[in-house]
Amino acid sequence: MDLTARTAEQIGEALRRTRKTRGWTQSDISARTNLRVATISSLENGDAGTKLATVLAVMAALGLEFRLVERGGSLEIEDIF
Amino acid sequence: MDLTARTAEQIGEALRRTRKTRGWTQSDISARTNLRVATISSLENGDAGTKLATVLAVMAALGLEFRLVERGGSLEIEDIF
DNA sequence: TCGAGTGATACGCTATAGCGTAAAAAGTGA
DNA sequence: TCACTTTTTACGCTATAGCGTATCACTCGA
Repeated sequence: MDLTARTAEQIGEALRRTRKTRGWTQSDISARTNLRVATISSLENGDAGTKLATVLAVMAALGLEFRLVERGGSLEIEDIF
Repeated sequence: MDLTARTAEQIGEALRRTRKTRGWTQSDISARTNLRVATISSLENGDAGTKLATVLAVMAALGLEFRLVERGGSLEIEDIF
């Protein structure tokens, strides 16, 4: 399960997959974030117009955080030690 | 240089640090993204209202991508092999 | 000393996010 | 098939992002 994302579509897909993994519904996320189900839906469907605050709220609800890495950066040996 | 972020402030800081590392100005990013310097400034200063599209454009200009990871997930041994 | 580069901030404008509310559409299990 | 859950979409509304343009503070080298 690779959760690398460069686009809103990829972020949305990653969030949806993580949510499913947790066995949660959009309604569950809605309850934890005070965002509407419609907003969660929009985000998961890759709306790039979504506010950063919204993305971060859903991330927090899912227990996720961002890591900013070099593009195409498949685990370099220098990154380990 | 840890680029982990849970908040808009942390994302802004990570983007600014990366930009400085590249030796670029906000104007350089502006030219590469067609976003105004004011918008870049706002993002780097942690405005959570920033649109996802804006964040992604700056990320792309910096050659960065997101990785969505478990919170507090400090490099686990299973992640390496 | 001072002009150039950098970054922060402001004003008026248009486009749109997210809201409440609602309903339709799609998925799921008996 | 049918009822229930989940997700998507719509409408009217308010708040605000990002735009063009411009100004202002700060830093720094000539």
